[in-house]
Amino acid sequence: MTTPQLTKNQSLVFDVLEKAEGPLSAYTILDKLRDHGFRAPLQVYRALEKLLEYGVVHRLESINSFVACAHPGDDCHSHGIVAFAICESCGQVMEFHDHEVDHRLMAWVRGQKFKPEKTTIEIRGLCEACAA
Amino acid sequence: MTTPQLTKNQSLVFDVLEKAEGPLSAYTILDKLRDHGFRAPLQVYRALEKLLEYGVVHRLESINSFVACAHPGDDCHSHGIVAFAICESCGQVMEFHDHEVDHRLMAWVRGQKFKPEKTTIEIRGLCEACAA
DNA sequence: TTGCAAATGTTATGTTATTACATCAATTGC
DNA sequence: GCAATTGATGTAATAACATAACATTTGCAA
Ligand SMILES: [Zn+2]
Ligand SMILES: [Zn+2]
Ligand SMILES: [Zn+2]
Ligand SMILES: [Zn+2]
Repeated sequence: MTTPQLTKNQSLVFDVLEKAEGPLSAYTILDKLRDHGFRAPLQVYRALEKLLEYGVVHRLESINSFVACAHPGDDCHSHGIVAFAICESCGQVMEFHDHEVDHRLMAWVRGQKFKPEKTTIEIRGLCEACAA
Repeated sequence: MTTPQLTKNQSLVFDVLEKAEGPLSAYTILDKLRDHGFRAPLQVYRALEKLLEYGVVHRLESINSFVACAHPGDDCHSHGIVAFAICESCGQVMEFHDHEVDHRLMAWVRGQKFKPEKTTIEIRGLCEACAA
């Protein structure tokens, strides 16, 4: 997926996510953009929809939040399934990829004749600093 | 985790999930139990909390729904990380386990000194029947 | 029987996401 | 130029998901 020029709202939302320490909820993004004229959730959700489509932002299903892709310049769609380790204490997120995991999961679904569209792998726990 | 005797509300919620074709949202469960005296979301959420703790029900993070464990008598906690294939057309869910996937993910987090608590693997797509 | 812990009931509220409709801006074809 | 189309935006209302706070009941054990 090639990323087209972002629109004004898309840029604003993306910038907020890039500068953030960790994942943000849509409503947190909204609050951060009130000064820039954002008034309604839909302004955020519509921008996020496109950013997700372009692959520059990921949605963390288990915490209803969004995070900028940790591999700028790379194409997350091309390096297979993306996995996340999410610290439940400080919110830090690590994004990684493992071809063997992809392969095993895809082999399993192929055996079931299941046609995968979108895969979520999220590990919640404590990062090194917070576990200490 | 050994499963204690279920309370009245826990039994009602569990029965609804067991008899269901696929995953149900908390509010869908609530509606199905109005005839049995359920009036408020908390009655469902509190029962679900215990059922999840006992490992007899799973939460599907990507669709905000709950499903009875597909391996009755087995202990999902003992056979490692649970994965789900969820049909976005008919709602059918397949639950499976893959030790190699567990192993790779746990090896990765160990390398980061990340302490995992709960892992989610959910593959959305189309089941064989719906993909045809 | 008294005290405690767990479960339940009830109301209100907080959080996340979408529907519906109007308006605006850029592009295209004539 | 100018209508027609398309994509983006603005706004209000509502739907869907989840929890806080507090009162009451139940089962059980000291
Ligand atoms: Zn990425
Ligand atoms: Zn941390
Ligand atoms: Zn299970
Ligand atoms: Zn299906």
